[in-house]
Amino acid sequence: MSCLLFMTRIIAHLDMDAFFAAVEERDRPKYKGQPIVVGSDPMEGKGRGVVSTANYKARKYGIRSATPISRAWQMSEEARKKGFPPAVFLLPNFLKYEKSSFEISKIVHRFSPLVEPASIDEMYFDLSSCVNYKKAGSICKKIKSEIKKEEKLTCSIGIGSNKLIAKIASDFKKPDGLTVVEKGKEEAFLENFPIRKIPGIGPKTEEILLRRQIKLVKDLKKLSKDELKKMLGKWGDDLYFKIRGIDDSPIVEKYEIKSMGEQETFSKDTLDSRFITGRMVNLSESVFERFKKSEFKNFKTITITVRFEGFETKNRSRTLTKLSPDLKTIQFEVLRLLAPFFDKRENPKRKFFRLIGIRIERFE
DNA sequence: TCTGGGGTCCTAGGACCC
DNA sequence: TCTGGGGTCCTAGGACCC
Repeated sequence: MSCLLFMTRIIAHLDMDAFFAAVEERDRPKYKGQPIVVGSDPMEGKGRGVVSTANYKARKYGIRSATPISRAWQMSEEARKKGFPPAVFLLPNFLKYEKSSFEISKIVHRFSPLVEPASIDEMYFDLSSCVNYKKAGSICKKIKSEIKKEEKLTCSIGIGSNKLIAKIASDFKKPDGLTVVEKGKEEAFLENFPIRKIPGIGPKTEEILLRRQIKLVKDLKKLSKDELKKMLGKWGDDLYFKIRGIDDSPIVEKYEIKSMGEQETFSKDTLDSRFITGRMVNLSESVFERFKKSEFKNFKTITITVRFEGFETKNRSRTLTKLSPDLKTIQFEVLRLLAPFFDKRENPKRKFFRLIGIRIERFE
């Protein structure tokens, strides 16, 4: 039996600070020190879409990730009227961020054999071989300084006995932070956080819990496992352990793609069926191109999404019996799924379309 | 305020099969 | 005549994450 079983795990979570905005600020010296908002085109306050990342200067105006871009524009205008510099609005450049993300993961790999990319700006890595937290902390300081030196970017790192603690710890001091939660201190660390800090508790679950006067993690701990399970299903079971600082989920270096899709929000809601089907044909082509470049030979299920004005969203899917993934098949199925939305069957009130999308899954 | 685009995972009902 | 039990697949919807 491996001694790994008896070795305590030391896990770190690295989170880049205002990543997209920081990369842009680094690469465009003329914007240095300015409030920067990376997101969709604000179109003088008429744009659709949201903010991807706002740097810390822009956050002072109230602009955050997921703020509607039109609202962000307003906030920037209000600041300008008060004599502050207006925000610089930039479109995201994902290729550039991916490249930087890859360079950062290479740096982390110099110090840890086991790295899990969690998103473009986050990763988990294993530092168990450090044996103690002090050593793990000094390794992370080194990682931070190498990222600063080589990529000219700052990040925040959390260290704990599992992924959950590491993740929450990385968010504890931002930007440019380093937080170590030693073994045995997990429960005390979590207790006074608002429940929303627990990954997996989103707006809906938060609302359910707030209605029962549950605001902090320590309030949530008063519920029994059965009560949590009754309220939240299977996930309640997991949550029972998480809020006690217990999490044994492993670090996974690479996981397979399960689906690929694309969607498009129109700049104006529309009922023009020629336009809509035309866009849908384009989305199908573009998804098919990605599929062709992938390692997969087949997919089984096609799903289309239609979002109407008022944000009402519908999905329709079909699993293919014959596996023949050519563009014609996709487009035929997509249009077959889409067609009913143009008549009274699926759209009795003649609602305008806001968004359409397509996704393929169940690869082989 | 009026809500992107890329994903993952879970639930629940119904069909179908043995 | 008044209807099992278990398993799997398909479909639709929804919560959540970055």
